[in-house]
Amino acid sequence: MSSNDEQPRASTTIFDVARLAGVSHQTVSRVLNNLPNVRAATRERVEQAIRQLHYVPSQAARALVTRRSRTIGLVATGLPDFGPSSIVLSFNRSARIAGYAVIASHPTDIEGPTLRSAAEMLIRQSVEAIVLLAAERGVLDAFDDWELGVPLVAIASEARGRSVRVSLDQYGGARRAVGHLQELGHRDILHIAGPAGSMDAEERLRGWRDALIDAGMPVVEPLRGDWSSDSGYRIGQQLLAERTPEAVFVGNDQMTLGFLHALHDAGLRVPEDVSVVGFDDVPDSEHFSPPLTTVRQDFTALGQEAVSAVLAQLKDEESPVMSAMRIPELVVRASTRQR
Amino acid sequence: MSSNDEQPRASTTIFDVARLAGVSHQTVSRVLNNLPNVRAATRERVEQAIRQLHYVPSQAARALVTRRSRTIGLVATGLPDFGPSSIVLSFNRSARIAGYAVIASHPTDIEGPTLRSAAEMLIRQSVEAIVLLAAERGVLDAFDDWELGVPLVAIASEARGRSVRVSLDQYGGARRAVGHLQELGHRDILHIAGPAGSMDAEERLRGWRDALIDAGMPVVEPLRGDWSSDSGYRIGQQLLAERTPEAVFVGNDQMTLGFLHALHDAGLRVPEDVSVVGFDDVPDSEHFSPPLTTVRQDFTALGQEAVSAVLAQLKDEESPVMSAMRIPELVVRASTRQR
DNA sequence: GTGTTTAGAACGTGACGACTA
DNA sequence: TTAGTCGTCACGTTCTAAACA
Repeated sequence: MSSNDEQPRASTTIFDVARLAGVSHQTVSRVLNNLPNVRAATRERVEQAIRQLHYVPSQAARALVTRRSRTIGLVATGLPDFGPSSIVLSFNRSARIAGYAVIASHPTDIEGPTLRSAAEMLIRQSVEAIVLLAAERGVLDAFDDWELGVPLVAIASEARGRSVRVSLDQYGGARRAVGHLQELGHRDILHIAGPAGSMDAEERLRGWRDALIDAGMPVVEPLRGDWSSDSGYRIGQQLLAERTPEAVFVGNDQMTLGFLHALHDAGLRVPEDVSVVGFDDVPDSEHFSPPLTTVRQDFTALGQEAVSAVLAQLKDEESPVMSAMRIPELVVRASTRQR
Repeated sequence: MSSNDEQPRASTTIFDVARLAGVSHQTVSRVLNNLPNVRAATRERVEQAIRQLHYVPSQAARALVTRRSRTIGLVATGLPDFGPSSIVLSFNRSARIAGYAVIASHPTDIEGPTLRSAAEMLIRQSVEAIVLLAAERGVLDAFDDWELGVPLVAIASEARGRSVRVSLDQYGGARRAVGHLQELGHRDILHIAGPAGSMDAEERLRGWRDALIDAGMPVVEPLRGDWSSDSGYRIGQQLLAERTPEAVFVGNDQMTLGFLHALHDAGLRVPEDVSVVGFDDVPDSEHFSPPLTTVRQDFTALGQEAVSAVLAQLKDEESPVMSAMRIPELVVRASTRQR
């Protein structure tokens, strides 16, 4: 009755540990939090008792008194696509290393009320900060005139609203992609862009356009997809029914896959007839037919930077609103060729 | 000084609301929890005060007294691949609908200590249950002799350990894929399987093998990949250097992409020379060349079932250890053809 | 004095029994 | 009686100040 009394139901408290170690609960607390002024022998006795009882401090009680939940909220859209999923993964791991747990909320649409309700749920869970991973510019606007009570960090490609922002250099990446096509001698470079509301899409489009303008090349209206391989296919069908471009810079790898499919259907060879560059470098792009020349985004670094931004906000209110953006790297494979 | 005193820093408590509404804090509590025995007029006054003060109940205090954190822990590996990401997404949404927040932990490897440390972090956050999304059978074993103190639900394709299990019928899906090839008249059906430790891989392999045996076809040793398109490509190169099979059932769509790449390199046409079936139906598989015949997994339903299993466990200890498994559907596209 | 330890007071909620009309 | 309220206590921790070697 005394030694077999393992009671996983009724959680053991700091007082149980204290009693077993023969000290006060306060001393146990000092040991738990690695505070000084505890004799080595005492510390050892307490730690022994903790192990013996399988004691786990109550996060709830701790959060109540310290007003710190050790939790960060993440509102993320775009899953289960590779990019957003990778960012969420990296964010989670980085947060964990920093001692924070992540509560994620994945709204089903990007309407204002839906987003707010997602954020409110996180606030109710008393997260210490909220991170917004949402590609559409309207998303940031929805949070613009709303006092959350906690720091807000946005993973976004455009500077909008008041929140701290973290991002990769979509514009620079696009310029690298188009620059590569220009170096190969292409002068007729089309762009299949992502949806109009997407900040990433707009930045990549801007990079494409500026690259053409700087080189004195004519700029035509870009085509618009929705990131899906399906839209890339449909746009390809329509485009190729009219004419065959020299080269195409596609807004992401998924649309590129569909576009390659359309090229194949039309009997056109890549890169002999058309050069194609994608964006993202998803793992599969190496085995598209042909293997895709594309732009690699460092999603892992982005997730880490988002956590860093949160920690900076949590430490002191005044922190840089934006860190230097990484420029994605060009990965040259077999879908582009000298003209 | 009286009406402008918005203080988002020092959170407003239930007592502030009570004072403003002219009632006791206990009445506010009843309103918050939708308990009866509150006069309509009183309820309205309280709700008015709540809105006016932007009051949000402290989850920490609530969790402390009720011993319920309204939080579920999720240990998930396999991200950022499409399948796991989809399951995590669906799980999160279903949990939210049920009133639970999800804290996810994504361990960097599947070693026992790493997994335990991930689960311990969730326990420290006082989650009410833990869900394990891990494809390798060793993962379940790591939790087998460990009393967590909270219910454990595994999303896994094999019945292992004591935990409640939820899954899709990998075996049945594989039989459908192979059955399709058999109906087309193929008798030489190879299998490129996933890694040996993967429960999904083993179940699909078992389905392939049984389908061959039941039809009286010879069974040869399956080839082994690691789910990546790269491994599909390498295995394809090696295989095709030796011989050209009639038909191949590949363990997942990513490996299939690489395998198609190898077939293309070898100058073989699909489906004219070789019929190919994949598994998963990732969104891109519709635009592989050729569009892929594959098996569609309902990850959304799986995520929902996992949440249901958790809720059942939380309600009463005795609940069915396993629900009926859904059999994935065959999606016929252009990579298979009558012999 | 100085390093160690202790007792008591918060933190913000929900459960319970007692009080009121 | 009974529907509607209210006051007190407990939850498990950290913080503060005081007491001890």
